[in-house]
Amino acid sequence: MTTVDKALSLLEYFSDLRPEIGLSEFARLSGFDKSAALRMLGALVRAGFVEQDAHSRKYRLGRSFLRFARMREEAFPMTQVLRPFAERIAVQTGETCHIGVFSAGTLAAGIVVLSPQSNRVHVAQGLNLPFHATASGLCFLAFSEPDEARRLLGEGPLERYNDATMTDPKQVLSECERFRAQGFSLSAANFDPDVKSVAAPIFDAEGRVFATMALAAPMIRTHDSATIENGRLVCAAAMEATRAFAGDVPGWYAQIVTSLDKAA
Amino acid sequence: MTTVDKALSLLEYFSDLRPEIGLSEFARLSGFDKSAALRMLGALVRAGFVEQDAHSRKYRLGRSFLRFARMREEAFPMTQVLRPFAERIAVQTGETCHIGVFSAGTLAAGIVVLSPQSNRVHVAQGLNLPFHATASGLCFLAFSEPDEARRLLGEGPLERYNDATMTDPKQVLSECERFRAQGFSLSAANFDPDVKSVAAPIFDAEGRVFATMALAAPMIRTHDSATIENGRLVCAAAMEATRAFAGDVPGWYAQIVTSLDKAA
DNA sequence: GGCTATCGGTGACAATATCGCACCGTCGAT
DNA sequence: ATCGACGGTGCGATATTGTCACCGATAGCC
Repeated sequence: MTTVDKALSLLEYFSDLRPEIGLSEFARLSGFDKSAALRMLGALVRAGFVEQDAHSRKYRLGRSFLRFARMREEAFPMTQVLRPFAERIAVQTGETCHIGVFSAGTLAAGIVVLSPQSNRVHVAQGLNLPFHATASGLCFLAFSEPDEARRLLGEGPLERYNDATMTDPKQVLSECERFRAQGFSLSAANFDPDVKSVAAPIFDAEGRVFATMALAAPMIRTHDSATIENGRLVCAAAMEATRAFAGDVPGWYAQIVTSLDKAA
Repeated sequence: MTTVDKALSLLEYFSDLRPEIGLSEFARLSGFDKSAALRMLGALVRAGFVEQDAHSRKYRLGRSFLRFARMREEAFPMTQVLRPFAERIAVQTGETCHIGVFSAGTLAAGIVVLSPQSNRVHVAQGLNLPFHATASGLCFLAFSEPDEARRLLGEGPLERYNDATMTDPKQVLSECERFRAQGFSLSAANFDPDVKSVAAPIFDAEGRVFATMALAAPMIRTHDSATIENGRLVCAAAMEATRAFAGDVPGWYAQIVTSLDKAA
């Protein structure tokens, strides 16, 4: 772990729930010494990645992110390219569709298109999507390299959100095998009770999953047949999205999707 | 200069014109050794701040910026708060209004509202605004601490964009004194010929300039009286924007603006 | 007031990660 | 086939970092 890794890891302690962090708090959270944390924060401040409130002396995310995020989207319009596919699916099915984007070890809702219906599933932009308890997360694991999946899950036990949450990594991985064979993942009440979701992988230019397209519906109006149909739709849309993004759909995956289409 | 500073400085070599950079190119641009650059890039990759194209092996900005930019705006909705003020001025005057945001030593167009007219000044989102040759830049210098301004300008000679560009830092700083007393900056053809601009400062909670609101119009339809009027409008709007952003307008600046209003 | 705990931040030295160089295999142009 | 430039590796000298003691300020408490 280089110094740069450590410094950048400090940023991961920011979240919607904890938008400002003091020096000692950083030291406690990260386990680094205050003096080391201060030096790293100094560098982050100079680069505009964090800024310090002159009054409270706490640190918050800086303005540079806006600049770089814009440049990234300009050079690599990921969000712009993927969004229309999510929109289409949301309209077609009448349910909430979101795209989970993986970065630095976490999966978060990067694109969200809410259902037009009044009784709908709400997903907040930027919401963290736990690997073991959401259709998106399970899908990501299912289509990652097996050892990468194990690494992301860790030792366990995994955090429990309700009765249906799987907390044993082994169980999660075996479920994932099923999802991988099936082409999409399923999740019923693993994270949010009363919500049933399906998710399909979006691949990058090297044929690796980097995002997932998920459809989340109130359980009450999602019978098994609808779930299967939703799975098929999400697979097809995710595959199109991959191609629009100049991603590489692995041959074996394309086959699964076409066989799903035939069955329908 | 810590290692973290060096690593983060690598990111500054990305731009709209140079969205992908190879390892050797980084080494050349930054003056660091290839091996050092590689190590730093490794850390940046692990944190998701850059990603490497598996085919060309070049590096580009990573997905983490999207995540953090969203979090920053969520916790600190700067863009959302400031935009309406730019929109109002653009509609009122019929000219293009942009807000330059300072971060990590550079001023860039963070918010752009184009004029509704067909003959209008175009400002690209993210455009770099040189300190010595744009109304925004001059305004930023004028309202910064004098030694900060000197530091930002450097030794000179400054880059020349056309005949009207000031290339001597001393000349620039003396102009800035005038602007500081006047409440807003002026620029005619310093960057783009045929464009005349005015800009006013937006202050943060500590009373320091961190952004500028600028109005840019085709020179042909901007007579001196209109310029003065534009200056007055931009000052008023920038002051309102500062307050909406929970910024602190220095007393002496508020006085200047009110005396401008009386004169009108 | 005076006591205590915690805060943000500083300074210095031993420990360690970084710098810079030489070097490797690969690729594409000539 | 040769050359140069590329991305990347390994290693000793050296500069940066981790660690700890300490500072003044602030807030809560009695």
